[in-house]
Amino acid sequence: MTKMDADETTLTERQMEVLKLRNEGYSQAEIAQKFGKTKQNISSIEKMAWANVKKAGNTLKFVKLLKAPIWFSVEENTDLDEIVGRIFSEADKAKIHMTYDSISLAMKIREEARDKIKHRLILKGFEIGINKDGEMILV
Amino acid sequence: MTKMDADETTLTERQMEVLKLRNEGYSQAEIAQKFGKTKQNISSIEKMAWANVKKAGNTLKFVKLLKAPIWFSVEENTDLDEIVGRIFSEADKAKIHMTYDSISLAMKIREEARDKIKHRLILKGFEIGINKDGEMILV
DNA sequence: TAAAAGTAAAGTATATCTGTTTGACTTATA
DNA sequence: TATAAGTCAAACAGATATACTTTACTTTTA
Repeated sequence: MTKMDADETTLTERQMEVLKLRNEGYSQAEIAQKFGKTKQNISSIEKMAWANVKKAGNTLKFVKLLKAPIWFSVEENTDLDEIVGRIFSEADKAKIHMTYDSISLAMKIREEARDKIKHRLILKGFEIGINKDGEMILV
Repeated sequence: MTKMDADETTLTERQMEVLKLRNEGYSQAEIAQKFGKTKQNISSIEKMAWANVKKAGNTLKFVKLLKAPIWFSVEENTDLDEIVGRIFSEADKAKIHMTYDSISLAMKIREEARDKIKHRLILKGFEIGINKDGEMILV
């Protein structure tokens, strides 16, 4: 139940509060009434909040990208095993030691690209980066 | 090599630039000279940048936490299998269907708590949340 | 299809953040 | 142990973000 303070995040107190109440099922109008504000105001705060969440995700991606010297695209209809093979060979070429075995890698890919994979087949292309530290980044 | 624009992240153009150059091996003083600024300035920008990165991470955690009705602590010296068992039983109790099998869960825990686990043993306690959607959150 | 719920856009006062300097201090490194 | 590299703190102008309103429009749902 670890609390999160607004000043430790990229959200404001208000934004966190609105997200919380929305999550509990309140309508924007209800929250507005509770605070004595207009519903449009709550709508706008909620929108800003999600925009900030998206930016936060991109920030973390940027930091990971920073350290990724290897980068390649995965096309549609590729098989998962093929990707894993490619990762190891690319890492090898660059003398990077992957910190995952092939099973973990396959799992990680499936997990992070859930919406783009069905069974072991890629439905929608994406990009993969490899860190100096042998970490994989999926974008 | 996907570029990331400053306005899509919680970092400013300057902050991203400094992080990039630092990553390429430049000293703060060198970057300062390049921009015609003081080294303290670069130090401060770098510091702000990392603070923002940290906040971005907390923001994502907050969002995950939002949807986690189940929450429990993992004590030192617990075995990994014990944790996995606990997760399934807690999820069961709350009638949540976990979207991972026990092997994937164990791997995910090991991966996300790398610094707190050795072999299959917990060295440093942490907390685990479970989503409505059967996702696991580690804090 | 009518009511409820939510979004868009434009404007604005105020709050917060950013980049910047200077001076003093700490930490690493050859 | 000198020198280079980096950090801390206080101060401040300017830029950006936030919460808010109003009017008008769209989407969802019973």
